[in-house]
Amino acid sequence: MLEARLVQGSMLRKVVDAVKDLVSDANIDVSSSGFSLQAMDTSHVSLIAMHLRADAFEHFRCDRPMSMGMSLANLAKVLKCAGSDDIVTLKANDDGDTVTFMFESPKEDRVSDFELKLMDIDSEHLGIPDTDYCATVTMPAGEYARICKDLSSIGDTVVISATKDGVKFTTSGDVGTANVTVRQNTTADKKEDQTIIDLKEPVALTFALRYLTSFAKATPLATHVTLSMTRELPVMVEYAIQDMGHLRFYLAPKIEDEDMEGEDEAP
Amino acid sequence: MLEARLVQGSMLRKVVDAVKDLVSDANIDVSSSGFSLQAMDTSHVSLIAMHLRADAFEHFRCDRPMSMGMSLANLAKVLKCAGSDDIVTLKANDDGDTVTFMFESPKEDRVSDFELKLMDIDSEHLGIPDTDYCATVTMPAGEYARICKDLSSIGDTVVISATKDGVKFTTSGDVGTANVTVRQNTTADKKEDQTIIDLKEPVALTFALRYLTSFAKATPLATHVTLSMTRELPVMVEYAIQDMGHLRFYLAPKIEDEDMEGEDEAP
DNA sequence: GTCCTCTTCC
DNA sequence: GGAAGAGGAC
Repeated sequence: MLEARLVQGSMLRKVVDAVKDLVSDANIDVSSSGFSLQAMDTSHVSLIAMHLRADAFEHFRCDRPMSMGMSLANLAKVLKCAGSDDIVTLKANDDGDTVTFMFESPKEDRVSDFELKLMDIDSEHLGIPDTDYCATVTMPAGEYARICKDLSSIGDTVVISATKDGVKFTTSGDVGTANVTVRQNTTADKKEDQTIIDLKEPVALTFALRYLTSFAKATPLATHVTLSMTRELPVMVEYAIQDMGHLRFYLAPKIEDEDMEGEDEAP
Repeated sequence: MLEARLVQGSMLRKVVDAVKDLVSDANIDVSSSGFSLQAMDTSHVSLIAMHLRADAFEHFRCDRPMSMGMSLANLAKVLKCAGSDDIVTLKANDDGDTVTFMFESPKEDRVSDFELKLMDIDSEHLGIPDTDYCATVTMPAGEYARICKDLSSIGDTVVISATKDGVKFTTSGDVGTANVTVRQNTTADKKEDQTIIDLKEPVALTFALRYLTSFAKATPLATHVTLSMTRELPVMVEYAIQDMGHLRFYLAPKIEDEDMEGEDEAP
């Protein structure tokens, strides 16, 4: 038996919107600790890991762990039917093959419920090793999204290099080359404008821009994004969901030796 | 050696956006007097002449005249990467085959640079004769753009006739006919709303609306547009760029005798 | 693929 | 509050 009530229901919609272009079907796992989703994207290049803590919910009850396989496109359709201020309640039976979403308008004058069919999905539960990252950059999510979008109009890949002074994004293509440097800034008036760089050692990694721009769909979820990098290991792009959990993306860097347009290594 | 720093960097973007649909590639000429661009549109019907004075720049240095051939589509891509408040600096070496654009955010916490490849373009440097125009109409740029857009949904050509009382725009098509008359108004409270007609003798000329609507992409550059006309000569459509220079378009009138759908004479 | 709406940024 | 870009619908 699962029952979870979330006042800030629009959160769910943003999470699903951020992920549905990368993964078409996924298992959403529920346990007493909350909701989580872990999946490779459809082209098996990047990895998505989402967690919403049980305590983020107004009411949360999950008698025993369950895994609910869903079409994320369908899930997105259902969540789109919720008003932006609606309170969302999820319900599922332990052995059912459906999950029910209930939407209540804040004024309580409208209640809708949607029953979504579940499906069996082979889950490849990849353990994500806890890494000690060499460089962690926290910057305004919107600014980061803008940079990814701008650079993707110039080139296909980006080199992200973190030094103590700042983080530099570099790309090149037919048009020419482009560099964007964002300086560390821990003293901005508004906390939203701050950029913080936590560096053990400088690192420079190359990534496919199309995945980074896709990850950036999560921008509405958070004011800041955190890029955590270590040489030759996947970058972790994290959007912290205010007091609730996180949405993390992992993408392996392109290794310079094998860049014969052979494209896209899995993490 | 070229180095030019422009605080109001968004200006450049507006100029390029206004022109890029008419000319795909163009030479941008730089000399100690500033930047200029002169080109026929792709279909060789209209002529574009832009000038930005050296004194419009915060810092301007151009050791010897140079001509930089660019894809305006690529230039537009690069300029789109500038924030709307960014300070723009251009740099080029005398014999280089690239030009570098540097964008600095006002708070100086983000710096980007874009290197754009230059190309060889045959320039047909047409002298534009200084004409004594019979009629000069200065009117709000937005109002003029609206008229062009509205009329182009009715017909393909417009007759612009200037008399001492006002300027009349006439078109007709399958739908019917349309006339828009704008009266001289030199006493409007706001200077932006004024329309001034300077007339030596009345004149009425016929133009292809598709070019006029295309020219009107320059509207964001200026509060007013000036139409200068003389019988049987090209109209000059001028957007004065505040304290900086101008963007002028020239379009030959359709001559009534030969209007057997023979379309589009060059100026 | 195009149009229209919605959101976001100015 | 308006315009431009992104996303959704037909």
